[in-house]
Amino acid sequence: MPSKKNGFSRKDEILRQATIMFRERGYAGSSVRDLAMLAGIEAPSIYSHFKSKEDILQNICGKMARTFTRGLTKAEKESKPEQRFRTAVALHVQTTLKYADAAAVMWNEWKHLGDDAMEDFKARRRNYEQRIQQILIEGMDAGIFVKQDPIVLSNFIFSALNGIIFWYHGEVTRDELTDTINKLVFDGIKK
Amino acid sequence: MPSKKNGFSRKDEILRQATIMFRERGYAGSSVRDLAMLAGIEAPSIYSHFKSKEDILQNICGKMARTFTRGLTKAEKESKPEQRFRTAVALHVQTTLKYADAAAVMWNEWKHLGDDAMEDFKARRRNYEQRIQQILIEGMDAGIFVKQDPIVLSNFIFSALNGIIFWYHGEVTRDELTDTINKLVFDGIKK
DNA sequence: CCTACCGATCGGTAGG
DNA sequence: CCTACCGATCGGTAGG
Repeated sequence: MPSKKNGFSRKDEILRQATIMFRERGYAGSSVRDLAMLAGIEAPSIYSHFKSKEDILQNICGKMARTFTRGLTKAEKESKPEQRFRTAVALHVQTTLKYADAAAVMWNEWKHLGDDAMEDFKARRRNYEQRIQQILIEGMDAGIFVKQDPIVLSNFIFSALNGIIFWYHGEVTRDELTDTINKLVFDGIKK
Repeated sequence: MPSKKNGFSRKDEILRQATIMFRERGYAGSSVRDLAMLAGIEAPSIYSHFKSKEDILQNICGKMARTFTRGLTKAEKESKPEQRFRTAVALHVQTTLKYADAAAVMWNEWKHLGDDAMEDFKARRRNYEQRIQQILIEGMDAGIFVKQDPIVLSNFIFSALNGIIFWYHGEVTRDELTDTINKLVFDGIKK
């Protein structure tokens, strides 16, 4: 029975602690030694589970990126553009809230990825953005969305959604938040 | 004539290079040695101008925070809540675009400020947020803004505005961007 | 997963 | 603003 306690392996525990630490201090400000201590092992033992410090970051960013993409794929199954977009927004918010630490690490620390991993990450992000923009364009063509630059539109809205992790600390419930945000995105603040 | 060439002192040059470097690599990922090299001096000479590496970050964050506050103070002079808010949004966007590097450093690296400077920064930010929320509340009372939690409203909108630095690379002109954003914030994406 | 250890680099000081 | 230098800490390897 190889290293599974309560269903969590030592590797999982390292990843969990790394996610918290990278969020609090940043990737460059986090040391392998401190991470090892939090995971309850000696520093060199980290390298039994990961090839390098950067390998840990790749793991966090990769897993998170795939989760966002899965949500979008689900949203695309809706039949109408408006509902596709509403679902995409709602799932993006839900994923962000559920994995707040990992999402924050991904958005703040992806620039510390090595060349290959960074290219991979950028390609994934570009794919996500283009699929969002596709939905917006379909909505514009159907006459239900304002005609604006879809790149500006998608970036503006999704940076607002990603910003949630920086300020949301339970002021309202998650469902209320998702609801308020959908209203704001679709109708703005004007009464 | 103490160290002014073309109106820029060596201290200004260090700050300029530090802003670029902190944005690209993050504060913790930037070394005093590399910064000195870019500024054209030896590493220890940095300490003739700044008490510490953190002192440089304080300088960048402090100056940037004061610039945002000045914009808000100007916006508050408008007579009606709607115009106060529109002006606050426009000036926030303009300041963000004009000082993109410094704004990015402030939002990404403030967590590396020391205890006193961090308290100071948080107090300034809280003040800014509360004054924005005050405008929103006045607009709601005047019946021109939707009744929603002003904390959620202001945070959502301003994180969208701050997000601009992460994606805007001249897709549309600055004036078009400010205009599109004002439309989105006030009327949403629905046609 | 540990002990022992390495070369490199870090922020910063002394003294001029 | 420079030369010379310091103690601390960094990511990572060897070998078991």
